[in-house]
Amino acid sequence: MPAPLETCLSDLDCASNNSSSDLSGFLTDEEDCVRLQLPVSTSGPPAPARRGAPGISGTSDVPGAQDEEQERRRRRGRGRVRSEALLHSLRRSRRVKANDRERNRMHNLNAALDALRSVLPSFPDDTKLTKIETLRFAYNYIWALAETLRLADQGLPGGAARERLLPPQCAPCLPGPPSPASDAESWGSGTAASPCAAATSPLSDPSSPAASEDFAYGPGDPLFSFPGLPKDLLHTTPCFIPYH
DNA sequence: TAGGCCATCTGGTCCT
DNA sequence: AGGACCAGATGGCCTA
Repeated sequence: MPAPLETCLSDLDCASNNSSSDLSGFLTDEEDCVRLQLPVSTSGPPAPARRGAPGISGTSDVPGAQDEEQERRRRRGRGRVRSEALLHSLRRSRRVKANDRERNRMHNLNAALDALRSVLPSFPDDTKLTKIETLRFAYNYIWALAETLRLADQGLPGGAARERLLPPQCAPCLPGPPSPASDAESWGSGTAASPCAAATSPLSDPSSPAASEDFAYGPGDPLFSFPGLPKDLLHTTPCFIPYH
């Protein structure tokens, strides 16, 4: 649940009360304060003593030259206070706008993740993948699909393909016996390290962090099951996304 | 109740 | 200057 907006705004105001920015000359009109819904009297640096606002005071001053100067100073001082309040208000409005943009940005990101979920194979229990699960699953799924296409192009059966998919240096990296059942049991823990996985990936990059990180989601993992893909292929599918 | 996941806010940085 | 992006902080909700 988001923090109450009012709380955030008041905090922001408090945080920005120490601003030394001077907008004198930028805005001193009361209309601007009204337009921005600013209080006419604000907190902040002590305002010059107000001896009655002009036009409000009932006293009939007949300003001499000295009085006019004092009046000018009063107006300047009051304008400065208002300008600082205005600065706070501008900052606040920018912050609110930025928050709104950030919220929309995250909503778009979530919508993209939902779209990605929708094209991934769903599970019987219809559980919604978390964000990180969606990314990992998609990564592996794409790899498996790419491998399927590649094998189809080569006309290789899955069993033969497996031999080709596993470079010799990767054999020791395979956790567990080569039998599919054992693979599934030993890979499903989510903690198995499979540095060789990246080496078998057509999508992998030598600079990829996957080359030196731990990996999760082995063939025993539900996220590792791709309907319609050759069974043998699944057991050679690497897990690229670093797990931590 | 602890831990995981998530939404939101926020300030900093980079880009246009 | 303003927007996009990012990471940290915070608090709510849910589950084991």
